[in-house]
Amino acid sequence: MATLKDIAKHANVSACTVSRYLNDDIVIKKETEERILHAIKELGYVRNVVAKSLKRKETFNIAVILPKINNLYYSEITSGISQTLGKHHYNLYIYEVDNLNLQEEAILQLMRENMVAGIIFIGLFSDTSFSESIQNVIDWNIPVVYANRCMPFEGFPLLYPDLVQASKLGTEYLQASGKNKLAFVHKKVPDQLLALFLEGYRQATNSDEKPLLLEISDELELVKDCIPTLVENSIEGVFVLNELSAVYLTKALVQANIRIPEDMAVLSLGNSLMSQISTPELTCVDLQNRELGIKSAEMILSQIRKEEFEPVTVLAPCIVVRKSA
Amino acid sequence: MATLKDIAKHANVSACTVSRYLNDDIVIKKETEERILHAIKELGYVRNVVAKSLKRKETFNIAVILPKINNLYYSEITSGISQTLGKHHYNLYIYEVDNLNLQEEAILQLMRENMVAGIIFIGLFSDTSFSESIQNVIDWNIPVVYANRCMPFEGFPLLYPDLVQASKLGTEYLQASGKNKLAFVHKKVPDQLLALFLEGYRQATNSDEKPLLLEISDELELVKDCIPTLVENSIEGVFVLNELSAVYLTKALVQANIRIPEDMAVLSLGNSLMSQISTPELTCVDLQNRELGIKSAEMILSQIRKEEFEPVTVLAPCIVVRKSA
DNA sequence: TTGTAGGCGTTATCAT
DNA sequence: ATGATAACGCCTACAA
Repeated sequence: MATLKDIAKHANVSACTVSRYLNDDIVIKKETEERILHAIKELGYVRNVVAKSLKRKETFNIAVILPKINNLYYSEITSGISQTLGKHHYNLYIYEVDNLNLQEEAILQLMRENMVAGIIFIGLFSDTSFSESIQNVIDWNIPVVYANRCMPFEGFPLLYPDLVQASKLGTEYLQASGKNKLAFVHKKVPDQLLALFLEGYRQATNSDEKPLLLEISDELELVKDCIPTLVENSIEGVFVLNELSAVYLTKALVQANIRIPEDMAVLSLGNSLMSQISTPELTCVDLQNRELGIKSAEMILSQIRKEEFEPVTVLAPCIVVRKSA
Repeated sequence: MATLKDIAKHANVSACTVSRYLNDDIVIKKETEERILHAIKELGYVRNVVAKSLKRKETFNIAVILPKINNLYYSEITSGISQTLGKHHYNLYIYEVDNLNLQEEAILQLMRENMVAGIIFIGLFSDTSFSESIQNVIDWNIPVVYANRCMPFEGFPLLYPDLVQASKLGTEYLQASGKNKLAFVHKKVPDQLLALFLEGYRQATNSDEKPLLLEISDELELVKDCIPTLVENSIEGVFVLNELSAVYLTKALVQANIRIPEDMAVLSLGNSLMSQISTPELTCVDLQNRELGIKSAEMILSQIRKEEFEPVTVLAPCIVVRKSA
């Protein structure tokens, strides 16, 4: 493999000139340029990014740490990240926590060993230890973005969808369709998060009454257990705070001969392919996952370049109307 | 950041000893070991993999090149790869071709620049230029695996599901359920690939008659256009050679008041979450995507270690029975 | 506009 | 069992 030095020798210039020509765009004598270009082609030179990274003490690798990649929710965000990083010639590492069998600490160690240029966390570390972990990363001067989490600002860059707004939009939409008795169906979720949805409901209804709150598991078989409760409470519209659960609930409702949306409207939170292929197709609040990914990557790049950036970015959700509400 | 040298100095040994202690497991004086360990802890040493890579002329990064990651088909394979790589302490790069706006050549250049330890191609380069590209990579001594493609062996490691067997299994299953008049519904696909499915059908039926072949687009709206043809030909069972199309066709059939599986059985090729959330849930031929990923990664690792390995691996599909057939 | 020389942090070779 | 030294390929003062 030809190196910079080989090129330099072949073109009768110093390695330094070649390096500068290739990296910075400096002025160079036309004739020198031609000799360099010719040498590069002739020797089939490919630059060595590893050597460059060592010298510069920085890589062009950004790590995305997420629970699992074979989940549309995460892979859509990841795709957004990939899109932005590609545009700026950064490489993308994926670390699947559920798959990796590593402790937080070990993963972060990996980041340092590999000198990643930045880390994007997606939907992770819900326990208290996590903000400590992130603080570590920051102390090591590794740019971080924490995406997909709704939480108070604790000193590190944050990026999440506006869940209050999502809840408000959803509630308003259901009510505008004449559905006034609402239930919020959700998986086990921190109270803090639930509070955001309730706040959105409050803003939409302008009253102190609350929607029926129903906690469910994500198993298809178990979802149907909540249908009697919905019926007994003469619920007219359900806002399911998880897309897969929405799909399952919809299936169960259809099976129970409950007409959607006439007897009961179903609104899903999240707009992946799942909502589209559900029967009936789900009306949903789109949390803008790809956009979230794009913005996350931009935020990391800003940090790397030491540009100014807004440390908390909140994404505005929007309604996508289909058939279920 | 403390370096090896710092550790060495602090422990009163040479850098070389520390390096050997950390990497190879050599015999070392108990006392020396303690001093090293102590220094590492005290200085908070983290090894620099980039420097190591430069010196060793090898990285621990494996690249996966695929069309897009936000697609369950690819992300399941990727997750399998991730699982295996993680176990062996390799990092995973993702390159989304659809997103990257780069030519084949530019992507491969990227691989060389970054000295990736291996490349896994998934479902790519269907044009003729591709095998040339792969030949390039091989010439550069980069281990390669080409996954998810059914093609003759051309000198590089290959890995794909047994589509003939898939077709045979599917056909047999449908026939065993009393469905004898079958249609194969597929998106635009190379003749060569279609031939495999026909061969599977032949093996299952032991006759020269062919199933009805119906080419469709993947748009929900257009899928229903093929229903009249199915009905006119009094088709009893449909084998859809693409999971998403199967979901859409199923939707359309339900909407057309055709009972599934009584009036028409639907069999899907592929077993992602999509088949599970379809209504009715789709019986399918599982192509073993995660397994494909796991095996791909193993194949790359074998190459890296210069172990013997089987250059062509064919995965056996299996039927997963649900409701649609 | 171009060149010289040193070093990024590690490992390999050869020596002790 | 441990050390000294020289690379790996590149970038960057500083010098010319």
